[in-house]
Amino acid sequence: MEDDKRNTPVTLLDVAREAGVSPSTVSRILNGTAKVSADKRKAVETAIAEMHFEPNQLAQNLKKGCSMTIGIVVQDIASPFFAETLRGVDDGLKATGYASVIVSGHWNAQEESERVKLLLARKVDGIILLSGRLEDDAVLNFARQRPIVATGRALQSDTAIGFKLDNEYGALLAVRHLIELGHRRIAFVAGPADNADSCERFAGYQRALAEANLEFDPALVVEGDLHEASGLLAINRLFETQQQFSAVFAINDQTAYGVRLSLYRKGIRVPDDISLIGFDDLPGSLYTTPPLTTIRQPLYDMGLVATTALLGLIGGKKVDVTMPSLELIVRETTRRFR
Amino acid sequence: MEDDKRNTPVTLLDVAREAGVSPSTVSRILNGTAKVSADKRKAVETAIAEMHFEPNQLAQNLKKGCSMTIGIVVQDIASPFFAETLRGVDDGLKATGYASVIVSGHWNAQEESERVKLLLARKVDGIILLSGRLEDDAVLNFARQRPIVATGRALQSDTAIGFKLDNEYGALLAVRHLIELGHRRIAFVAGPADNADSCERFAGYQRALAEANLEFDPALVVEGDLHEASGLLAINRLFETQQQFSAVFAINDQTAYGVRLSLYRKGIRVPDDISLIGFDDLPGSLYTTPPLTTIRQPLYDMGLVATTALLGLIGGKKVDVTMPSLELIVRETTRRFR
DNA sequence: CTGTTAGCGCTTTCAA
DNA sequence: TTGAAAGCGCTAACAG
Repeated sequence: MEDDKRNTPVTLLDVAREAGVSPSTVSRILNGTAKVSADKRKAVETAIAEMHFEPNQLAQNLKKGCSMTIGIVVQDIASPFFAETLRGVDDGLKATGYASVIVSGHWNAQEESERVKLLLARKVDGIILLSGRLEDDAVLNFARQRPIVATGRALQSDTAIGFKLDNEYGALLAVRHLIELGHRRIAFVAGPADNADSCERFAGYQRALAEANLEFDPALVVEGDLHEASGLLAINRLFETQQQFSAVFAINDQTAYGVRLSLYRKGIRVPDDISLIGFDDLPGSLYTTPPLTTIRQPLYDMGLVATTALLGLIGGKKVDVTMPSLELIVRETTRRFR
Repeated sequence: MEDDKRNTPVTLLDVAREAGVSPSTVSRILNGTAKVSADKRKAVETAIAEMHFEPNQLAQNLKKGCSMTIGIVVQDIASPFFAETLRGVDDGLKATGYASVIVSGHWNAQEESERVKLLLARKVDGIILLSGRLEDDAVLNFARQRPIVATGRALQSDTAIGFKLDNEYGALLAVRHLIELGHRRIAFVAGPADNADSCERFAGYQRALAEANLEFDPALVVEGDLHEASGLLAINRLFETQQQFSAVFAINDQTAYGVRLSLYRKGIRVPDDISLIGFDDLPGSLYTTPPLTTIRQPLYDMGLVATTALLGLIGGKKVDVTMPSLELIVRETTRRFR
């Protein structure tokens, strides 16, 4: 291992000089843009190796007008929900030469908008918007500067693609499952009232009840914030107000974890006394005690597909996305009533 | 909301022309580099606003020789362990103008090295290396190109800082806790044999036993891979070989989750029959059933402190890092023996 | 096949 | 205070 010299940034020009050729020749070899005679090529290559030359991407980018970087907007950098999707993005970018800069909108349209502008100012070549809060129009507007693919919204233009999963259907699957098991009084721990996903899942919940001719009891739905603590609080509330129920459908897995803990605290067994179902199928749901029955969202695939789609848009290709749909994963937190 | 015009990237020159000043003047206003008369300033500012001008960062970067970007190397983009640290990084970068590009080394020194080179080629202004696999020398070498701060290793030079927590001490705390509760046969689910953290924690485990004059029984330690599944497998193995034990110390929380599930499957109660302690204190450990007793690593702070330190190095300041130390968090998976 | 010549969009001396 | 001019390091016509 030879040590490099100091902070002497060696440039393409240095290499050209060293190899006794013109800069263009070096560039051509670097990019494979044109044929170069064997001897010059060899001279250049040894020069590059000896001088430890690395082309300056900043300069390349400026010249080419693209940055080989895509921007990812998440809402919470530490949430397992986004983490799983990011893994898909990461794999989608593998060996493409693209890197990603990840920023967080923190579930706030205002902040999200600024992040997007930041990414645009950095000249990212495209943007992936995960569960954004922005208005569709705002997204479309941004998309005129750089291609955007977004999850959780239906969108389709030359430079923007959005796809969303059928939340209502997912919730329907979940609640149907509970009903088929004989449950009649099913609590629903919702998300924030202004959350579109939550509203759609609520609709699914209601539809499933209606299908089965079960009465909808508003007292059985309590609003949470999509996090564990709110699941715990929600169940506590239900008990305080003396509601009767034999099953709970949680808006997402994280909420379900909180529900689970609340039940544990009260000495209520899952699934023996109460059945519990979540939504998302986070990796951790395989290892709750007992493992959580849930609705699987193809998180990883969403990341992967979004990335492929974005790369397509960037390349000016037509792309259409197909996404695996939601499915019920029956594990061990649900069982027949009584 | 006015719509922007097409894809007409408006440049600083356009603004200058529009405002009837020289490009330098516009630049000066943008950067506050020098005083500009009020009228010209106003002219430029209105031009900027009207034309929706956004300076091209690529060009700025090339000129200034820095990219206002830092690189973060993690080992697994989707792991809750890194997620929590990334949150600290994110907060540390807030309002600094820096963005971060996150890449994954996938626990592989080779890949990690390439990622770092990639970041360097992209001219990041500094690098944060989380739980890297690289040799210290390699890190130091890279650090001559750009400042680096690394976790999980002790390092100190002009351009590199590393800090590590005292794994042995943490493990000591964990096992002591178990011993104080009266446990005598304590199983240890380790990490890979070549994992430094794991070895150090193993040392702490042994030290705690020695302190208490307890015999070390190699049959009670089984190797895992730091993930949930291996915790489950490890316990199964222990039962297959008919080991007797009343407590288990898991190398990390994720492993502990697997242990917990294995125990659940066998109808063994935690903590009534067997006590369980983890290491890390992941956010999810608050919501396992029951909540997990563990050794708290200041994950978030590590990210925050690393970022502050790196920004210091980049600014050429002297920085010294102080990190909160490990602490025992007693929750509900440990209890007195018998 | 190869070198010369212009820039990419911005910043920054250097003079005025 | 302001403008002209010279690049940052690289690529891409355009000739030859």
